Amino acid sequence: MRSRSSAPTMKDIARRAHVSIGTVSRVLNGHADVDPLLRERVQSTARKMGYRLNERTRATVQAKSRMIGLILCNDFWLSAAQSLLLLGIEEHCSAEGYYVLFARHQFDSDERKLALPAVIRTPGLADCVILVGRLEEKVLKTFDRDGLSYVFLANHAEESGDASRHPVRYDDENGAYEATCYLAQLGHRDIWYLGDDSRFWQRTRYRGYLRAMGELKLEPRAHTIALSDDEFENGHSAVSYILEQQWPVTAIVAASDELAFGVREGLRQHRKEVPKDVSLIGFENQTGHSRGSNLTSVSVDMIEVGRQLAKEAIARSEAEEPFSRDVLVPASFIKRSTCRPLRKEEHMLL
Amino acid sequence: MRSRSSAPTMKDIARRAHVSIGTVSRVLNGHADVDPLLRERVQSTARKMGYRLNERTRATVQAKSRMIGLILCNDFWLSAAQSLLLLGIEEHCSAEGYYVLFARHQFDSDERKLALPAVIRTPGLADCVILVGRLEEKVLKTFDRDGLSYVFLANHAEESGDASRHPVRYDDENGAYEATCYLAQLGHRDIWYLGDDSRFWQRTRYRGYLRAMGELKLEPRAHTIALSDDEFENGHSAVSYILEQQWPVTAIVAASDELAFGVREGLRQHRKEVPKDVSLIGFENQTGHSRGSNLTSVSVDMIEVGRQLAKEAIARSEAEEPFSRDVLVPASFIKRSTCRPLRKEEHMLL
DNA sequence: CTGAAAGCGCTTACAG
DNA sequence: CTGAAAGCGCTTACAG
Repeated sequence: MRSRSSAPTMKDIARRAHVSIGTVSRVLNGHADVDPLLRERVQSTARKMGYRLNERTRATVQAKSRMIGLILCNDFWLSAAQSLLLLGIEEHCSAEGYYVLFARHQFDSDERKLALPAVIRTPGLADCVILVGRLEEKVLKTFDRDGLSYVFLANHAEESGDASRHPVRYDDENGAYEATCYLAQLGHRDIWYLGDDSRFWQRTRYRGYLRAMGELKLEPRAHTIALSDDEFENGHSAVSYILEQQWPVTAIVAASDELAFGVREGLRQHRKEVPKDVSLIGFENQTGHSRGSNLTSVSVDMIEVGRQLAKEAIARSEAEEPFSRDVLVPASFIKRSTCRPLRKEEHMLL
Repeated sequence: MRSRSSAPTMKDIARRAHVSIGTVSRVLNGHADVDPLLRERVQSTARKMGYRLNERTRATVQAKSRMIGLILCNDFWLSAAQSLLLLGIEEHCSAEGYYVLFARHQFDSDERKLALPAVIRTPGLADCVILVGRLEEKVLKTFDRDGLSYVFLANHAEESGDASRHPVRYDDENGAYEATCYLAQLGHRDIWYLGDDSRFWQRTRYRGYLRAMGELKLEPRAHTIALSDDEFENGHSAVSYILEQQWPVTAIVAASDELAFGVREGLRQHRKEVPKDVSLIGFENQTGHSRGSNLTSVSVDMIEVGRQLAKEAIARSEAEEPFSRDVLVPASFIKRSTCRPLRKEEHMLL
């Protein structure tokens, strides 16, 4: 392996091009006030020698690293949706000449010894950090207190907190609202919501459902406590329980696709079909693969959310002033084939 | 936001502790030859001022960054398995005091202008890079030619190439072999393999299947060309085609779980059940969630593969010598409930 | 327009 | 054991 230190430096270029190192820096950084002849000479010798600017030393002198950290907080797994966030973040960062540093961090539950991630704590690493995962209020407070530069995904936060934080958010609250209204328009009355409120990011979905049911004057019926970490299992067991209790249900809004798949399987085992017996809507944060399901879903473009997070992070790391802009990425409701209209008589059937 | 530049430096510590900056550096780096009194004084003032060593400038003077790059090559999506790799890499790196830089890179198909990723090209960024995704031989050659420090996942490479490369590999070839033998032991003869050989990492699975069938003197029957990028769909259509052609089949080895789920759905639509009519084995690189499937699978601990990749990358970035060690992570075969023994008479039935 | 020089925050021989 | 100094590879006022 060629040792890294053998890479040519500006000094080498300067010597070969018979100019000062300051001049080399100026032409390589595209400054205007350089003699065209010198510019040409420097550029060609830099090209010949395969020169590449050393990002690290530039960062030292400019006191910024052009690195954005993505911190997965208090969460071991990287979900499919979070992978998409990462891809969106990487896309925007690399387009802007930034680099992305990935780290997980488990915050101590004892507030007094709550250590912050090295990626942002250590000078010389990330200029700004993007927080996703399970964001507890006390963690955000610590970032505020220490004056650290960060952006966070509000959907992943326990509470949105101080308005001056200006988070990025996706609007699945409204997506859940629309989905619920759609079911009501189809004639459904017994519309259930299934989710897991210990996953912070699902709470807004529940809120959207509740808002819709309130406006529609329908009685909300929800199951928001998860029995396990496996959403498929949770969907399966929740719907089984509902059916065994013989509670009325003609439609279900599931807080995730995985949950919806579990629901479908549970229904199947109780000899019920989608959408013949029960209409079903999920939340699709997956790769967009339908998995043969044709599930009607609320869809959020998580890659776009990632791009927006990166954009904010870069803006904050470049800005002198504190930042003051909220970002809202809309959700879209995609009708596929797992819902059907209910005729009047059917209300009694179940 | 507190400006990054307000963080205390060694100079600040030195002034406050009335010592030279060299001494500060020595105690903070744990060098032995320091007077205990001075050591104590420096440590306590560093603690009081909340000092943190600047990683960037240390990197400059030591000419290594303690950053490992993970490059997803020629692949837009981060699969579930690749997410696990990332988690394993992050785990090992952060335990060793390293940082992980994530980037995607699309290599130009024209070999002459094949640009390498900034993360490794640019001095001052990653010390070594981990290559995953779809690794074409010419890309690896370019890394070799330029003497760049890298590790790659052999399962993701078009060909393993030069033996001196010493890749990390997981042994799904053997996993596929075992799975196939297991089916044969159960009495199956008409064992199919379904996969997608354009995904480099599935080719070894096919090879394992072929080796087993050869040793067993059974006729291999495989479908290794994918019709789409959606593995569920591919599984679905492949099995439908086989059934429509009325080819004999009592068992299927599917190159991924996603594919296997598609197969199961396809069988279901043809009124066939697993394992009653067809035994089914998948490859599980997922989070370990069974998705209610109870699928018999070959399982690879992708987090462990990630750890090993990171370990090699760190070793290479610290070593002076070229490196000389292959790493093989074993696969394990997990029997669940989607296979059953075949009685003699049944061979004719299909 | 250009060069000489100071500086970014460290580490590390080199004297003492 | 400790300090003064050189150096890592850049950028950026400051003179000229």
